[in-house]
Amino acid sequence: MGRERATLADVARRAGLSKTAASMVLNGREGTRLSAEAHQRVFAAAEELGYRPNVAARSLRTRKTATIAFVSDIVATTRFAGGLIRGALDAARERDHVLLITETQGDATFERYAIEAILDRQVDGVIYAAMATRRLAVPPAILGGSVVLLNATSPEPLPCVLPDDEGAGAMVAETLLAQGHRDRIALIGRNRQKERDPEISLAADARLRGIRRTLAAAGVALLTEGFCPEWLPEHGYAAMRTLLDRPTRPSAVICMNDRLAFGAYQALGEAGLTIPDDLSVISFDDDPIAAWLRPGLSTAALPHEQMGRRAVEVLLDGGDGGASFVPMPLRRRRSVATPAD
Amino acid sequence: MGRERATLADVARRAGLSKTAASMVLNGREGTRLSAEAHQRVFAAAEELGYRPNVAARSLRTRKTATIAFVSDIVATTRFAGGLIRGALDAARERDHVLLITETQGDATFERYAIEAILDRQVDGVIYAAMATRRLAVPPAILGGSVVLLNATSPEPLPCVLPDDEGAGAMVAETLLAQGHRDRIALIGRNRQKERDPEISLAADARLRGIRRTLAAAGVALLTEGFCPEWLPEHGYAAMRTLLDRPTRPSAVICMNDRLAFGAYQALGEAGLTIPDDLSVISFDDDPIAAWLRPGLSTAALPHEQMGRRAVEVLLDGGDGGASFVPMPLRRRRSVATPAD
DNA sequence: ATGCTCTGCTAAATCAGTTTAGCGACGTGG
DNA sequence: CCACGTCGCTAAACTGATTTAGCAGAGCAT
Repeated sequence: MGRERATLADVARRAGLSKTAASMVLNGREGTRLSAEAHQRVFAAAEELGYRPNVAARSLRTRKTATIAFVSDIVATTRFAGGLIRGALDAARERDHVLLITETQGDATFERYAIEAILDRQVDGVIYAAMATRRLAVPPAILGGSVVLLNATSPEPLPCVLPDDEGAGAMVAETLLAQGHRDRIALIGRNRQKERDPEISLAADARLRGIRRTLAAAGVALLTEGFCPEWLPEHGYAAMRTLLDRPTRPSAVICMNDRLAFGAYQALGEAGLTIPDDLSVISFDDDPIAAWLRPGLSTAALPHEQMGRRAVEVLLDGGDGGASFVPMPLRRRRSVATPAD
Repeated sequence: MGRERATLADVARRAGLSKTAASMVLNGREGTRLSAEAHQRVFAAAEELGYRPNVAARSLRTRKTATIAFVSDIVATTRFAGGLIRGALDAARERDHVLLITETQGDATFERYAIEAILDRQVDGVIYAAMATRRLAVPPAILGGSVVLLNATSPEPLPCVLPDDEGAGAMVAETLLAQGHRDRIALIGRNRQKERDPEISLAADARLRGIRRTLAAAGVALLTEGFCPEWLPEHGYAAMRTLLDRPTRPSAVICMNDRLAFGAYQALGEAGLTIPDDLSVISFDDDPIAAWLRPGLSTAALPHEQMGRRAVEVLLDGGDGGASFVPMPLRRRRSVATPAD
């Protein structure tokens, strides 16, 4: 690849200076007493030869590789991962860094492999990402360097980047209140396991807290809460059907994520009910399907790209060491309206 | 990170041998005349010190980095990318390699940046991937090394990995024929641009060819073909509505991808028609929604993971230099049945 | 005893940078 | 005239591996 790359020695020779001089000029070292003319000559030579430093040689000496490891449990394969990676990629590029991606798949052997690969390559930092917002254990081996948790927290006091799920819950509830919904707001997607075990999910509890806090402040209580074993369409479908069997039909339904909402749409469609005229639906995530549904689903978007970006910023520019919450913007579409009656 | 890593010199010292000896033993060099005892001592020392070679130092000398660059136009951010990356990641791990990910976003400046980052790091090979199966131009700068195109072809004679869209088209058509559909098979998703310009899509034309060839062989012609400006749900919805306005209602509809099929489902739902009793639907891609739809959508799956894997295999193990077509397996769900009348 | 080959191993060069230590020329103040 | 500091620059060490060239000693034939 690139058969005859010019080396620093080539540049120095052409500039009629030593490697030392060339190195210092190209690295923009302060306090060196090289003449303006020497600077000129080095820059010119580098330019003419199309010189680019060899990263391996440099990092051998400096122990810096301009490389960030992006380690995820399984995130790189999910469609949720795209934005995370893209944001990280963008921010990394802006800081002249590059991303090394590995995946542990939640497997100890793979994790060990990933860690070794990372250590062997002396990356400048590690972004440890989780697919679902949750708490996880960071392998001690990488604690020697700088680590930022993405979409995750850990028992260790590491900087982390999280979506502001609680704020999103509040905003979702407020949106319904603002439209005039009050005593007939239902919820789909309660799940004890997710709410209780932070190793499984942090989002469930946070979203719920935001919703409850906001409704309570307005003196409103949830009409009913549907439990779901998972947050998948089929469970949203089932929960919605149960909901419709009750004597009081809700005026609005909050779904804990878009996949549940998709299932709810299916159930409503079968029941011959129209969204948002008969019933408003609002949700979380901004999965691609949210925009594809008819009518479009209003939902609090997981700011994946922002989060990926933030993680790199915290890693490279230094964060305050605490948690960094990224706001979840509400995507207003047509699934929420003022109740008819 | 890993503050005091043992170096080769440490291992050599502990084994009471020279660095040369240690290096040769650890690299399993043939033809060296080092005693069995020397081998033992080196292995033991390396083990005891937890020795791992420094990749930067090694690649400075050998010009090998055990790193593959995964360059994509925009693929890393799409949910289609997940599988591609995952497959590549797995195959790379099996061969003790690691993946460096960059994205060009179709932007010339970003592309230049990506190429430079890659060249600077002396990666062992490049996987150049596209989000949509298409033809693209590979930047000449990387043609010096080994390159494999993933989900793409190029004017240069480079090895490439592609999904077998034509085979998938044939299988889809065969599936309908096998269920007894004949003269009332409709198609949604014709698109002149996609079919004609290989820089936009290779899939459209290939799928169509497969469908036509198979139907023709059975002496069947398509009932009607719906054109769509894009392959998005709204267009599938519109096309399906048009289809239902025609005098003869089709017994089955082939959609060029799952998003169109999703739109078609929506139109059918509104029209009060039941899948598959009133009408069968079959499609391509195996987007996650295909499994979430009610009934589940039968579709020819894009074998992303296999493709990513194959790309690494071709790159590292050497391919035959030609195109490598990965079969698209049919996911049989409930959207296809024998026509009622 | 000499020359030769084979065995088992090592010194030193090399990769391409960064960094430390310091050199010679010049100016200046005492 | 000498000591000292500053300027402008460089030689050489160093990073941690691989690789080339070759050395000392043993065994064997002549």
